[in-house]
Amino acid sequence: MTLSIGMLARRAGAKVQTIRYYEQIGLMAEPIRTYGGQRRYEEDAVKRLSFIRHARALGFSLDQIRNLLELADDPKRDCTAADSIAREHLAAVKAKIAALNSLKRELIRMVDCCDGTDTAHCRVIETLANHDLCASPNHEPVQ
Amino acid sequence: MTLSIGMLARRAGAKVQTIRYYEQIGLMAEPIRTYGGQRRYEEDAVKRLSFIRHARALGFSLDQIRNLLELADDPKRDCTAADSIAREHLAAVKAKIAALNSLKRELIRMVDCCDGTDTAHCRVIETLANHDLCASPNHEPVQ
DNA sequence: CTTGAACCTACATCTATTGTAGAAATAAGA
DNA sequence: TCTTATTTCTACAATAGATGTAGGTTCAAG
Repeated sequence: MTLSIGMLARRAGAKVQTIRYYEQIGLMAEPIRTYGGQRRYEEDAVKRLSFIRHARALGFSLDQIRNLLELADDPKRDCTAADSIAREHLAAVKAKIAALNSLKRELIRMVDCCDGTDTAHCRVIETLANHDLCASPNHEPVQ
Repeated sequence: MTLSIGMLARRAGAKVQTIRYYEQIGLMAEPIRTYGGQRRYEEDAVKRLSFIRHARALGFSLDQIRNLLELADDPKRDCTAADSIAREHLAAVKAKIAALNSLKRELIRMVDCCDGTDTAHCRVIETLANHDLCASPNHEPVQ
């Protein structure tokens, strides 16, 4: 039994358009079509799409996922390569957590000092207007 | 003394194109022009742009910044409004940290089990292929 | 055979920039 | 004043990772 794109979407937790998008960028193979031109998928497409969605949920980029899929497709899997992609991503995640934590501290500082009575001096706005806090130029915005 | 767009960029830590973009979307006012058509900025543009860049560095969206700027421009500042924007953002940051922390745990689990000798069973790939880990459909990818 | 849901393509939209091409303006030095 | 290097100008395209839309077709059930 084959699956329509909508059924595949439900099975793997993705939007229909997202599947077509993945096909377009070459992450999912072009499936067979009905005489009317509709896509029909085999069971293994569910696995592949689930893999992609899960990796996305873990924050891997589509490029990283493309690499992981190549490794997964390879019969003589190179575990160390997949491992290093995951490690690299782990390091990025750790760095992002650290950045967000210092961000959190600064936000708490902004928010804590404002008791709502002193409307003339708004801590939030003053903090953002304060040049010292972003003294170094060309800092990257933390997403 | 007025500033060229390049000097403003250097003073506030932004790219020239970014300034033109901010003007285009109405975050920065249109400055006066020379007879030749080049932009010339007053000193206060440095402050405003620094405010924006700093807020961006703290992860505020341009829409949030637009709101903060309106509040900052208002002579009778409503501190509580700015405060609630910052609090809202703080909550989002906290949520993102929590999501990244569980992500980190899962990545560590993936990576720790692979000692590099057992190449037949790649933990990383198997974890991603495992359906159970993302059982609920329509989960949002954590950015 | 009809009807409504799902599907098709192609294009636009979103965020927040960054990069490009090709032309014009400006500032500094000779 | 002339030249030249740097900067600036506009307009458009690209990035990631999808999502939304319009207008039309196909499919499956009754």
